[in-house]
Amino acid sequence: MDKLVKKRRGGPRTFDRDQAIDIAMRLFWRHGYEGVSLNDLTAAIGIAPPSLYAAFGSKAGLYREALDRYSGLPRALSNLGETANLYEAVETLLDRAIDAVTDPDEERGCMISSGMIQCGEAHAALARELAERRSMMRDTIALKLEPWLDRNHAASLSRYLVTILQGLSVQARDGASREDLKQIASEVVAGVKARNLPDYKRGAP
Amino acid sequence: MDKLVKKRRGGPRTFDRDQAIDIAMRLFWRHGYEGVSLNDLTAAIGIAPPSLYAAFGSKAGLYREALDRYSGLPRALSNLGETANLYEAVETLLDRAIDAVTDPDEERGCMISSGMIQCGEAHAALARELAERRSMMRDTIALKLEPWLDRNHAASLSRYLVTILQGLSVQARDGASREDLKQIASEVVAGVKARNLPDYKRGAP
DNA sequence: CCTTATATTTAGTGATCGCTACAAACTAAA
DNA sequence: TTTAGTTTGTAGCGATCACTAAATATAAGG
Repeated sequence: MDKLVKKRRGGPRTFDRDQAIDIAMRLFWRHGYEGVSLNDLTAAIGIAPPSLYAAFGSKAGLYREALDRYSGLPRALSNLGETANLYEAVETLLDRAIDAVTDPDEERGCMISSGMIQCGEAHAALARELAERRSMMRDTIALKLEPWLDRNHAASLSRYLVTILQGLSVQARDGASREDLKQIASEVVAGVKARNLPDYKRGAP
Repeated sequence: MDKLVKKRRGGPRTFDRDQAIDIAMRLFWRHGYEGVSLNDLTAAIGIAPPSLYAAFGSKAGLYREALDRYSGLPRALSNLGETANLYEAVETLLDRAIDAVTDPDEERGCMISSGMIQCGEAHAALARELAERRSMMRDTIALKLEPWLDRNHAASLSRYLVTILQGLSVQARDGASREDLKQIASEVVAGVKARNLPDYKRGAP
């Protein structure tokens, strides 16, 4: 009884930094920045606080690295350039987004779209960084649309589409099924199709 | 010096309960549930913690009353029954929502749409209540659409519209201007109009 | 006047927050 | 083998968290 396991206390790093970021990412993704405590993080990763601080500097530092990791995931905004026309691009964007926010093997919703929407005064700067990342999402989408639309139309449609994406993330977190979200996407695509938007590279079908 | 102001310590209630809810509502609206501490609340209202607990039971209790107060505000979902057709209904809904989430005299965004999207495990039950309120928003919108659409189409379109509303709230919190949001709304309305939805009460124009 | 009831303040409670000083324990270089 | 340099766990920092026991002050009822 009470045979204490002697834990090692020195030498080279014993925990996997990448794996630690992955664990932190999923915690922050699900519970938000304020919803995860340092105790949650160290317990889930399996290290003591000083190890975390040596590796990441602060809770906010780890959060930023988790965001970067999340952004690098193969999700909605990657591989959209292969579509044949505007409607396919929109459809593909939404389909991938829906698959992403309802992936049964991952947390629901989007860490960027639904991250730090509200937070205490003390973390206002961090919240602004999140808003900046959302703004970059919009720019990325606009760029994907420019093969088929002039700059103004692309900007306008991309603002509309990120709004959809942010709403889809909320819906997913609230428990909407993949089919529910596909129905929303079909509403969007039907609207875009019906409008017959000016398409200066290929004529709209 | 140090002539302490003697504060009254008994007798009938001295603070305005309604006004306290108003103050709490704005704090929660801006910073979220986890972003507001009891110290923030008591300091802003101007009372000591026991007074708050006597009046509202708990932080969560005050939050719920703040949500009820918010829901009673004359915002997006009221007075939509006066429109002449489906497109006007959608247009009015979006216009009111945009006015609401960008009101310069109030906090930005929607307290329901953007409330408790992420939170710690400890407040999961409260978060579920918020999700339930968002679900009720969808039902309310569906009801407003049923004069012009059959039940299935109304359900589908309302799900699409709450998604837009939730996205608009994020956009507003991120600093989007009223004109930015009007542009999004025009994308939505253009799509709905162009689709010529089955309208079994009045023919689509 | 005195009693009762209630609302208030002070002054905390134990728990947890993000974070860190420190020394033990390890490797690698001298 | 010694030394230098890291990384680790322990232990605990001061601050803040949501919340409350107890005492005090007021108003209403008799």
